[in-house]
Amino acid sequence: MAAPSPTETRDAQILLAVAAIPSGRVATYGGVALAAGLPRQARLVGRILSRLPAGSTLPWHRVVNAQGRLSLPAGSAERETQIARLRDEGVEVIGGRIDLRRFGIDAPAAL
DNA sequence: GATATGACCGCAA
DNA sequence: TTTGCGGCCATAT
Repeated sequence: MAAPSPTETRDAQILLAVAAIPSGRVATYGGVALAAGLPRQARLVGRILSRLPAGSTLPWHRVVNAQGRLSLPAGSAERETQIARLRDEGVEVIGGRIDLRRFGIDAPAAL
């Protein structure tokens, strides 16, 4: 087998980490990168999601920035889709913001 | 090869 | 709360 390129290994790890986010929870870019074994590589996560092909079953909508805010620009269909899907999973999105204390992947189940 | 940009992060003021 | 700075990697020009 041909040796996998470092880049392909990284994006694959990130894709797996994003797919591992449970429904009703959200993860930060840095958190996903860390879960993928790539600390400080938050930008890699953003790069993968931005280049994510349509038709992907990846729950990219569960990935938000460290401030609990949606990174997509306001007025974008993707942004509305992300909010709608998160709310459908039980995540409260207020003003484009999410309480990571409650819905963060590392947040307690009850509060 | 170098520069600029990007769905980012953390800290400091 | 916002802004600025440095750090990290890949892509486009």
